[in-house]
Amino acid sequence: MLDGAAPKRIRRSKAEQRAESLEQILDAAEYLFSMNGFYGVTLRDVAQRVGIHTTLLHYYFKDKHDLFEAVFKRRAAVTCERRMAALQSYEAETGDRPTVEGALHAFLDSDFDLYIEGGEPWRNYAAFCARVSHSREGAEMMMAHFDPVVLKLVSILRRALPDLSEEDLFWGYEFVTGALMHIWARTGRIDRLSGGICRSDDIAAAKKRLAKFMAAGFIALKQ
Amino acid sequence: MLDGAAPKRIRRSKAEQRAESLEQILDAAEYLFSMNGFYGVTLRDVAQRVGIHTTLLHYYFKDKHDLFEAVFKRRAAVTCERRMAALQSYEAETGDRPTVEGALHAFLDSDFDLYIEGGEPWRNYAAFCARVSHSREGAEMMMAHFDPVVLKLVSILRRALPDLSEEDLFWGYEFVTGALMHIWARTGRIDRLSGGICRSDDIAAAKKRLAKFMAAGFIALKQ
DNA sequence: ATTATCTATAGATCTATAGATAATGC
DNA sequence: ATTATCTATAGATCTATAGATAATGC
Repeated sequence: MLDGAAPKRIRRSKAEQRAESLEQILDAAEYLFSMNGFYGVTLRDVAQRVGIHTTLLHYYFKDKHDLFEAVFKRRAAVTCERRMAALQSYEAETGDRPTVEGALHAFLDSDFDLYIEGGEPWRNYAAFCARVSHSREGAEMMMAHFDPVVLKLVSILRRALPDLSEEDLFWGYEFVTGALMHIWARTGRIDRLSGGICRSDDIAAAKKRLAKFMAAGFIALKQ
Repeated sequence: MLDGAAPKRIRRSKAEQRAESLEQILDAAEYLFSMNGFYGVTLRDVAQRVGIHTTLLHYYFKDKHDLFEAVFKRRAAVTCERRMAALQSYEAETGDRPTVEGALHAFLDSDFDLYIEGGEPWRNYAAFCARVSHSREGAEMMMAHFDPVVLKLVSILRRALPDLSEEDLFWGYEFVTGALMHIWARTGRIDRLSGGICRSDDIAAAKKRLAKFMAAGFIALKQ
């Protein structure tokens, strides 16, 4: 090396080092948990993916569950706030005259955009949520964090469809989340079924259709 | 005991004994896998639930994966045949004039009825399928077994909606399965969200709404 | 001095196999 | 005689902890 001043290892502050290690660990855990679930991932798997020793995970996290929760929480607040903001600004715009499709767009598109623009990590997070949404542990976590936003959506839908029964309203939302989680999971099923015409990875294609599709469903329940 | 002829232990033929043990094992594994997934269940868990020794599982099954697959396969053929029969008889009835809602009813209701009438075991199987549908191992298994029936449904939908693009058709089906898997998972989320108005266990309530809801969605994509 | 990372290791648990025992089958 | 079930155990792996070493912080 001619440039004698350049150190082989960049000197980082401890805070930077800590932050970087934490992020690498969470990224690795997020990816692995999204693929294999809580029990399908060992701490060794995570450590190996990062290139550190397993014991370092215990330095940063109390135990495996603590790591799992940290993966969930890291991005949960971000998506919740984005969604809530989108719903509130939609409410402010439309006042007493919201539409079903408009409300669903506000709810869904802020998230879709995040996963389209946010790259791999955010898509892994989506898959992580989809994976754990069908498990007891995961369902609990998601309910605790996402319920306020969902109830906000439901309240707007209620105003858009004053004649719809409460049962229809909640079942309709159940269908929406189901479809959404399935999209997030990106199982590759649609690729094979459609013979390559559609791709699980094509989140834009899902975004283009979901709100319209579901809005019509809600309206049909009224009849 | 006055009835001296009654043996304390009922004498069973080996074939009966084998069949009974197998069924008990599969029931237990089905339930546990549906709750915690492949990696979240140990062979010891299964054995304890049945009240046998772990090693007996190796007598009946090659290994853990073999047991997992056996759980899936035991009921897969039954649901596939029922669904296929329902779709074929719907096709025979309606000929060239199928409707979206009619096709969806044929596809969905035969299954819903099975889960309503079949009791615990069948509902556990539904939850098992939902749970594994978001995992790689599970998605593979399900594709291999269920694709023919799904493609049959798609072919009827195609005739009901000749103007709909292939992309819309497959994405619409993706939304249907997503919602269906979510219902099967019975996470208890809708109970909490709705404050008890709706129940995850109320499959009849889902049956009542799903086909109508989804049919309207497909039709809306056309516009 | 404090914080980040690694070494060594305990204790538990998990899958799987080999071989013994207890039932049914003729 | 054959099949179902249990006992004993090997070998691997997993989570978690204690304590050593190597960096950064003043």
